[in-house]
Amino acid sequence: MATIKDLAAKVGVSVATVSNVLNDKPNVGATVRQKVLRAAKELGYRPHRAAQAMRKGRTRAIGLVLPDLTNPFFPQLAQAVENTARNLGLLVCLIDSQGCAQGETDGLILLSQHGVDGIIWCPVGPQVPAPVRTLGRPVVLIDRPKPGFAAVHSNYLLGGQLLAKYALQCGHTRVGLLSGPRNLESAQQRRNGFVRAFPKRLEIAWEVRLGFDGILSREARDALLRRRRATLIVAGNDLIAINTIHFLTERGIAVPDEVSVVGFDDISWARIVSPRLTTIAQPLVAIGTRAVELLQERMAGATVPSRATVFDVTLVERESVKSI
Amino acid sequence: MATIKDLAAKVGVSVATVSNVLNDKPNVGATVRQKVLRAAKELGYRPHRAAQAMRKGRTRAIGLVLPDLTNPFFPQLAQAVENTARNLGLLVCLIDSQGCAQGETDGLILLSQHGVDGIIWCPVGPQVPAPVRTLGRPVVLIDRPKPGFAAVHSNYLLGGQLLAKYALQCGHTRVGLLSGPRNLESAQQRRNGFVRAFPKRLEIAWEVRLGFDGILSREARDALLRRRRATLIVAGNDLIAINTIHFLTERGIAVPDEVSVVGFDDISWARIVSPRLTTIAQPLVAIGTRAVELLQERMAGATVPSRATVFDVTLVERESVKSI
DNA sequence: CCGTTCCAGTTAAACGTTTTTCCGGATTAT
DNA sequence: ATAATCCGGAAAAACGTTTAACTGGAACGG
Repeated sequence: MATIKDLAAKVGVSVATVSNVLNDKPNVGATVRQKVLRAAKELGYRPHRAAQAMRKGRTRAIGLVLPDLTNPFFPQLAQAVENTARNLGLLVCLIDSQGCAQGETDGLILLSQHGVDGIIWCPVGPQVPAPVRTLGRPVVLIDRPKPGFAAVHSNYLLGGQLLAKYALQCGHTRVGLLSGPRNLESAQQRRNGFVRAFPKRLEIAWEVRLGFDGILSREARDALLRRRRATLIVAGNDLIAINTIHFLTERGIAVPDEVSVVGFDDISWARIVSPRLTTIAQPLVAIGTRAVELLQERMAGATVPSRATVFDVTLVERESVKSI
Repeated sequence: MATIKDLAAKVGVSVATVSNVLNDKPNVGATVRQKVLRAAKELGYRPHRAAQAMRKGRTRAIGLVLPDLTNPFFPQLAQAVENTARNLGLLVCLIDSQGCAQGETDGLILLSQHGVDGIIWCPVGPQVPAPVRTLGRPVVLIDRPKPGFAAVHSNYLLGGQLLAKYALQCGHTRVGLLSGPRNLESAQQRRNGFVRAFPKRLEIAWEVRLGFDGILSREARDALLRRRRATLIVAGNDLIAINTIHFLTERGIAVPDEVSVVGFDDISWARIVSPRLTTIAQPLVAIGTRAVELLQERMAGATVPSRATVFDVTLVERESVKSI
């Protein structure tokens, strides 16, 4: 572990000069500059990040706080975030809150202690934990917007509308809703986009709220069995949709012959269940990448008024919906 | 951001004393100790990790280097690792090498620069990148052992044997192999466990090597179509198995009626494909947890001769295998 | 020729901790 | 009573950087 002092000694110059060379400061001559650079190469010098962090107050690390890695939606996001971050020389520190607010808070504290330069955060709920406020570093929300924060996410409203339009195209006019949690903006907008697109023509037979983890509550199962003449089930996300298909199939109700199902997210599983799931695809990689870029802009000081951060979504037509 | 100096000023004592209190050093009186502790609570003092890192040479952060988060096997591992690490006050820095050796090396360099205290690593290939050698910090391999490293993983040999036994029980005597990469010990042992369990009674009709990402090569697809009287396909992991089922179904070959398929890993998808996949389950949470514990022991200085780190696996019987 | 500016570099302070050394007074041992 | 020990705490150095302030000489303008 060569230090800046070693370099200085080797070249026969002061540490300040070495530092200036390494940071491309102008006040150093060409020949000395070359020498220092060469010595650095030879000794395989790498700056000590902790020391830099202490002096500069910046760590070149960012936090990534996700609610649940076992939801296949998030690993894709995480991968995109990590890769673009790494290309920018940023280290990604991961927190998986397991959907638990306490875990989320603990994770945020840990990140704050380590002095990450910024945080990309997908909150588990509507409340804003104290550490976020006291952090003093930029925060960019991902996938789940929240008033007062910069955010990068999909156009959920559009997604809901696309689904509504498609439903009507396929002749479905009476639907059941397995919506996501009421306190999540992302769930709310999907739902509202759908419900309010054609209020006259699309009738909501029933609605049950579920968590995004896809676990079907007793109420949801009852609703699915009763169905009340609904011909299409609109799930809050793919996990819910897939569990729904499972449940229905298990109970001998054929999908899509007896009832159709649509999801939201286009997670990779959507392609491998049978029937394959018709759903709304989000540009996950673009979202992850953009979140990092946005965060970096803010870290660099720009208080840019959150630029375009809403991505369009597309309908992916597969076999879980039947025209009637 | 209250500093130790603020505490000292508030209590009217030297910074050294504050530090001693905070680190449970003995040479400080009870009353002063109380005062300091109370002040710390009031000011919401949290130690500046970068400063500690600089002084102590330890960062309380660990690296987690994975080959591919989109393989559903790894998120579960990552979740387990992150959670146990956080409970120990350790921050997890994530690298997703995307199965690419260069990315892996870059990631390791990044981690090393940040001075992580140790690394949990699932290598993409058999080679050992330079940063690992020069790191000077403990490394624990996870899921993919490698000679000369501490490792935590499943008993792949046992898994292979269980599958072989099960195959015979179900009356399969002629099988096709879609094994994982030859240069991965974990793939090799699964395969050998199977092949060598009952060399007389189990006949290997053909074998094709694939990557663990599950993408079926032309050779694999040809083999699957030809089949050469194999009644059971033994896949190197669940991803391969699931893609195989897909491919076969698509080509009008019924699973398990015309040919049976088994996988390895019991990823969550195994439960949601149809037919549901018969496979070998690994105790993922235990593996992740143990890896962190083992790493921590080594970080604490113990050069313990890698304690028991091989976990037993179990057969999960579902519907992708038919008895004949 | 002298004062100013500029250049190339040095010194030293600072970031927030931990740790080693030191110190004065009280207690104990002789 | 004197010396040795112990105790609670303080002072200061150190970790590896960056940066503000400084310096000595060369170049330059008047």
